Amino acid sequence: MVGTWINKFPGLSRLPDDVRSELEAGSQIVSVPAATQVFAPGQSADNLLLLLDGTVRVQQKSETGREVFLYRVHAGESCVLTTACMLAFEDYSADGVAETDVTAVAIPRTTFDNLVAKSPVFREFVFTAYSRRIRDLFTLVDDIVFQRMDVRLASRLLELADESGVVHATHAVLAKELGTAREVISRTLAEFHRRGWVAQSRGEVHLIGRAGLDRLVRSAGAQA
Amino acid sequence: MVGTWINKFPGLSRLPDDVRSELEAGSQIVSVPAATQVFAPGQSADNLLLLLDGTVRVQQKSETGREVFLYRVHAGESCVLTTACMLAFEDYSADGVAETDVTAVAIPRTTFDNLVAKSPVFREFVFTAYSRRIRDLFTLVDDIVFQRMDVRLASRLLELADESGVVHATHAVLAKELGTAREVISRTLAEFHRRGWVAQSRGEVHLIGRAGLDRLVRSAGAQA
DNA sequence: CGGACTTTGGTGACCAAGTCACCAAGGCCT
DNA sequence: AGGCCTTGGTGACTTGGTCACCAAAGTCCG
Repeated sequence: MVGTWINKFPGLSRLPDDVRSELEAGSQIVSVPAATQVFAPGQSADNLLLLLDGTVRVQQKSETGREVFLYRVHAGESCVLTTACMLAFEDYSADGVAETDVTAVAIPRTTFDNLVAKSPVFREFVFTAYSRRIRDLFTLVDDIVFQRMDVRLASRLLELADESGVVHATHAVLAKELGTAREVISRTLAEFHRRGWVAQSRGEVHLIGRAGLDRLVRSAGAQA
Repeated sequence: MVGTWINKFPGLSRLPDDVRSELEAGSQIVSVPAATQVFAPGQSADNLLLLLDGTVRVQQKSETGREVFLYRVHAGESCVLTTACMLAFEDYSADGVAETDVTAVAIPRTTFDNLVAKSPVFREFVFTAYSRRIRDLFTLVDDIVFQRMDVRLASRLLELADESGVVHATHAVLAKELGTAREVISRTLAEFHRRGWVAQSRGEVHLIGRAGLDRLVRSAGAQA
């Protein structure tokens, strides 16, 4: 059924009917396979993506050639920061890569601009998304500056684990996620292993003592 | 003359006359003394500030009680990230402090929302400002993760120096700027002194060998 | 003026994390 | 089986952050 995707976004449910139809008519559903570059620096973004399925990793390619992971966009969220550059007619400085097969709604610049002008509800949706992302960025900075690596790793492992408590990622990938070196991940995981919190096999980490990881994360968060 | 402030903002010069007058009528010029808290977490911002004079430091108070410097808003720029929270009716998670006496144009939420709806030029102005800030944040993350402290300090000293090459800041202040510890600043400055790049006196750093600092910064930036 | 207090800066010891230079084991391909 | 690439492990070293101090300079007041 056309347009049911709107219901995946609570912020959009209050859109009046005419705006809904305009949004549906002026956008289209796209699918991209895993590992596709969704947007890249030097290539001006011209669609706002609302993710229906899959995840997109957004990272900054630094001048020094290395990459920093910035944030991850999940189903039900939008790559909204690109819209700033979109409407400002500037290139985005970060790049986005589909981590899984992704389906998304692509809203082209004109439709987006139109809706922002016309609909207060849409504006609120957009600015709420902004607000979340910006907050995430602030938290990221905070984490990087003040949080110990073991805490950050523990917390990331808990986030990335699938239903059966397995994280499918090599040490190198985890290192990129956290903006650190592979060796640091190896050593920290070795320590976690020593404490009986994880078991390792090639390319995956099994969380066998979530309680320990949880405790580590909470003890650090509670220094408030 | 009323409204000449608009000319301080190139992005607004193309505003049609009716929007200009609405902007002038719906906003007001405010002055706040140095060290005033301009906005704070837990207190919803309800004005967009466009700085006419002075600077505002924006920082994140972390859960751990410490502060990270995020960015500085200069005359001719706007505290635009607060608007996201403003329009999303969420609290801002960072706080802003006037570093000097500040005069600014305060645009209340309703006027702002109105103009965003009505004027494409205003929208472009706002989103361009967003885009710059977001880029700055990305660069900040990148710097923190990959750049050496000596390079970051050198670059910050060059930025903060007044016309006669003096930086008025204590080691503790510089440490907060860069999210590091005072001791690290002391040691690094001692090293700079040893190399004949700076001279120190209580509360100030004199740049006496800018060339050296410049070289350090450029050599690191050029690792591309 | 002199003494107490505060702010600023300096230091050494120690720990956490990033870097460098390797090596070894596992998996993959032909 | 042999070669190659990916993944993970390790030790030595450097950088940066933390802790516990102390000393010098400035400030406030009696």
